[in-house]
Amino acid sequence: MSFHDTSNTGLGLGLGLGLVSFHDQSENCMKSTNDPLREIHKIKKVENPSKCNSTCPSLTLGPPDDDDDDDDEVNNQPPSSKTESYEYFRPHVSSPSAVSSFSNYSSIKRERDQVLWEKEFEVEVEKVPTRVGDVDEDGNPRKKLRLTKEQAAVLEENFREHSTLNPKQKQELAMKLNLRARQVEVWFQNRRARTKLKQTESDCELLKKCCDTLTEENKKLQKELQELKSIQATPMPLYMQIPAATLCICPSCERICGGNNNSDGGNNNNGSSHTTSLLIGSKTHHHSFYKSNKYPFPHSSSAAC
DNA sequence: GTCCAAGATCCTTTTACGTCA
DNA sequence: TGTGACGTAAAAGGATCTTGG
Repeated sequence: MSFHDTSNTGLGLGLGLGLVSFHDQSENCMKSTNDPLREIHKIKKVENPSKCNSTCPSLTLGPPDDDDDDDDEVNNQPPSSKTESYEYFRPHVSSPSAVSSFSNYSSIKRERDQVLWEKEFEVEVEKVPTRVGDVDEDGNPRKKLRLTKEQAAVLEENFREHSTLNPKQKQELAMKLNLRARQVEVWFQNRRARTKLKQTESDCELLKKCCDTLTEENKKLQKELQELKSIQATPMPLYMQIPAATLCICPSCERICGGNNNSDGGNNNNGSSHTTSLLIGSKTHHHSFYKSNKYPFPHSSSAAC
């Protein structure tokens, strides 16, 4: 239902009903059993690092990354050595100072994953940040990065195609942008949240407009009702209650009388038709009174002046 | 077939950093 | 130069679903 439809009903029925459809469809989809994400999930299960072979380490677990995401120059450099490749894929390890700076950094689960990863790959993990971009002048780790315009543009482009990613797409995108899969995932999450927020805001605006329109219309109807009530309550001369088109002036008495009305089937006191009762020159005449369902005046069907 | 734990992703909320007026 | 508002990356926490034992 469009806004127009809603605003023109005068009753406002359906307000909000149609608006429901404005909400993010993908979101609704996600909740359904036949959710495409479930398909995605299946794929993910296949690619689950903890379940698959050793060439597939976890990409999504690990502490916040300070190694490869906050320096754009470095960030856009693909891993060049085996060590860097491991570094690129491994769960994250930062300096102790970095650890202390993140309140939730010591997630048990992620630490465990980190340990498992180290064991599995027998990699000597570095305990200090490896790049200048990881720390500020005071040696404090930086917590977040700013994505480059190019990265944001590519992510945006992908988001337009599909608001969710399967693991393969995520991985490819991460590789392409030289980001971690986790970063891509987070970006998509935030992007979905932004989309939903905007949608909610626009829905809210729409509802406001609908509400204003209906309020205005309600006022008009109330006013009209009030007028009709006052008309009905005020007694007025008979001729004022009779539509002008049905009125005529009696040629003999020169008084206004109602027009002819045959709704009574032509029955009157003398049995003659009202159509001839107002003929000029007629000595005796009958005034025809307007009778209708709308104005049921309690007069007899004919009367002498 | 049912139950349960593990794992993955989602969403919402919160936190904290970067940018800009 | 300092500051507050705003945008946004990142994480926490809870919910839901699938899978394997």
